[in-house]
This record gives sequence, C-alpha cells and structure tokens, in this order.
Amino acid sequence: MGRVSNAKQRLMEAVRDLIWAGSYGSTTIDQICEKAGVKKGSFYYFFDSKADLAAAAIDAEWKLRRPELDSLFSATVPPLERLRKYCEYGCGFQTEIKEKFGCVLGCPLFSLGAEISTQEDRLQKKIQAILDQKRKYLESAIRDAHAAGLIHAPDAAAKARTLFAYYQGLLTEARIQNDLEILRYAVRGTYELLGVKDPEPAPT
Amino acid sequence: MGRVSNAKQRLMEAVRDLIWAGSYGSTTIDQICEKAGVKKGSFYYFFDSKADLAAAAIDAEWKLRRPELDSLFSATVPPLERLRKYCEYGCGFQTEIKEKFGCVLGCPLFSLGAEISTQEDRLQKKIQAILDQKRKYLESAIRDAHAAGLIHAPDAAAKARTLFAYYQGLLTEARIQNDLEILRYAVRGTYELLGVKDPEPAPT
DNA sequence: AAAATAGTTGACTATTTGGTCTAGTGCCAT
DNA sequence: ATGGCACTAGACCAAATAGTCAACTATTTT
Repeated sequence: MGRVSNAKQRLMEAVRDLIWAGSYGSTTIDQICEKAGVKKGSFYYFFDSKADLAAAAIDAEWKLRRPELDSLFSATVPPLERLRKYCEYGCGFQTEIKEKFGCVLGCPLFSLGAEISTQEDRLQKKIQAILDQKRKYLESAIRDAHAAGLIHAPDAAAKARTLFAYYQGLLTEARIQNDLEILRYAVRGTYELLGVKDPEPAPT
Repeated sequence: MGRVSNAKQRLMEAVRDLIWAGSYGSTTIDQICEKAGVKKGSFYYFFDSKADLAAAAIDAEWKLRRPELDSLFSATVPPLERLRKYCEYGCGFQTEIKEKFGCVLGCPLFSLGAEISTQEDRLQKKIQAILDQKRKYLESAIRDAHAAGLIHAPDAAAKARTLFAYYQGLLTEARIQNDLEILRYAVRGTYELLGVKDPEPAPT
C-alpha cells in the first residue's frame, strides 16, 4: 500500500470551486494547488493537466449528485411533482451557494461547457454526456405526465429539450445577473411552458 | 489631426472573434495583437487592458447590431411574426458563423457574461444592460401579441423573461453540442411556450 | 517648411505560468 | 524492523504573458 492521502480529493474539490466561482480559463494550476494545500509535485503525481483534473472532478461530482436526482425524479413521485421538486431543489441549492460564495453561480457544467466548447475536446464530451443524462430525467417526467393526461406532450424528447434549455437559460441568467429572484419563477414557468391544465388548485 | 489608423477597429474585431470562438480567459493580449496585426505598443496606446478593449468592442458591436433588431421587431410587423423572424434570423446567423468559424458559437454576450460574471465588474454591467435591452424586444412583442388576443400573457415582462431564458439556453446548448439542429426547433418552441392558439393555419 | 498631432515600432522588464526532477517522508505488509 | 510503496517537498526551468518606454513615422495644421 504505502502512504495514503486525500490530496486527490482536495484537488478535485479545489478545482470544482475555483472554476465554478470564477472560470476555467482564469484558474491556474498554482491557484488550485494553493487552495487544495497541495504542492505542484503532488499535483502532477496525480494528474497530467488542468483538463485531466477537471475531467476527474466532473466525474466525481456527478457520481455524488446523481443519487439526489434519482430520488427527486423517482417514478413513485407524480410527474409534475418531480419537476416542481426539482425546481425547488435547484433554487435552494443556488441559495446555499450564494451564502457560501457570495454569488449566484448557476449550473457549473453548463457554464463550463459553454466556456470550453471549442477547446478541451475530452472535457467537452464528458460534459455533453452528463447534460444529456440530466435531460433524460425531464424527458421521462414529461412522458409520464403526458401519459397521465396532465399535459399534452406527444413528443416528450422535444418538450424536454425545450424545458432543459429554459432551465439552463434561467440558471445562467441568475449567474449573470447575480440574482436569485430570477429562479423564483421557475416552477410557474415550467407549468406554463408545459401547458399544465390545472396549475395547483388552491385548497378551499 | 496627425496620423490616422484603423488599428482600433482591427483590435476590436480581433478580440470579438477570439473571445467568441474561444473564451475570454483563454485569449491573450499577444494573440489579439497578432490577429489584428497590431503591435503591443499600439494596443496599449489605445486601450488600458483586455477588459477595456472588450468593453469597447461590445459597445461597438451592439451599436452595429441594434438597427437589425429594431427592424426585425418593428411595430409594423405582426407581433408573432416578429418572433418568428427573430428565430429565423438567429438561426441563419449561427449557420453563417458555423461556416466561418467551423463551430456553432451561440450568443457571444451570454457566454461571455456567464464566464466573467464573478470578475470584471465593469464589463459585466455592460453585458447585463445589453441583455436587458434585448429582452425588451421580446417583451413588447409579447405585449402586442397579448393585446391582439393572439396569446394569453397578462404579464408580458414575466413571459419575456421565460422566452429569453429559453432562447439563451437553446443558443448555449447549440454551442455546447456544436449542433445547429438544436436551433431548428426554436420557432415551434416559441409558439408552444407562448401557448399560441392557432399555430400557422396551413393554407388549404 | 516647420511644428504639432496621432499613431507605430520593437526591444526591454518583471512576473506568472506550466511543467520537471530528485531527494526525501510516512505508511503498510511481511 | 525493514523494505518497498505511495506520496510529498520544493527547487528549478523555459516559455508565455502583461505591461513599459523611447525613438521613430506619417499626416495634418499653420
């Protein structure tokens, strides 16, 4: 075995936070090392480059976040409820982030994806794949909602694309404007976008 | 007067293209100078920094693009027509870009805004202001459409936010996936999102 | 034609950055 | 306890980068 260490995790956390709070291009390896409390020698012991580290960090983060989404989008939950919960979860998440970082940061994958889309091919492919998976959650919720007669959406995949674009647009705008209020409308926007027939009948 | 030059414009064009095709963080002053065919001394003769140049370039570009939007969103055009034309214009624009740069690049302001949101405050404010203006075009088209009874949108500002988020999300996804097809759906997505009552009755 | 103005040039510096290399250091299995 | 393994420290290097400067050039004004 030999010596053990959590430097690898510390590096992955550091790069995640730095890219998210700033950008990929503006975070340097030195910065990452300093934030992680790791010397450059150790950095290059574990990773080949910033892109390599970022790729590993993305994988790790997705592995971590996925169960939460699985539970939010559980088939046992009514489909429109899933979407509502997802919006609320996202909104709460961004609120925590704002408390922790002082800024609304939006979706890390989407921002990163947009930034490096024409560079870092390997990283890009990874991001695309995860975004595709995220869209699948929406797609199946929409399909279920359609099957239940709650909405009219014969092409669930197309509707999911629309809804996903809307979410990502909202999150990115929240980042650009540094404003959480933008996210407040998400649930209503979702229902309107899907043309939900009976938007939450108020209990009399 | 003294000597005349178009180096300033060349620098602004260069930075626009480089940031758009790549990212803000990854474009260096040397690169900009080389692309513009301008020496560093001249760069610093005209601008204080990369951020300063970028700000000037954004202003110039907006001044250039604004008349096109004014004409697309002319009040003389039926409101839903305006949105359709806008989508088609955007789609055509991205197609040209792809031919020229080899990649779908999306909305330069939005990508840049997302990248530098936590840095470069001055630049950020400028971007926010222009994005706000762009949203206004949508807002007034939606208000007119509502007034004409074409859609139900009592809160035009809110609907415009939703639609704008959708557009930006779409464009950014097109960039991330490097896929023009994503934009094809824009018009239909718009109509669905707005709940247009009679989506283009086919001529019998 | 001279002077003032506007812009250009390229060499120069200091710093940051990515990346390497070697000598170590602590931990685990045997 | 010792030898091998996983990891660390940090000095070091070359290239890239931001930014400066003084001498020079072209154009306009007078």
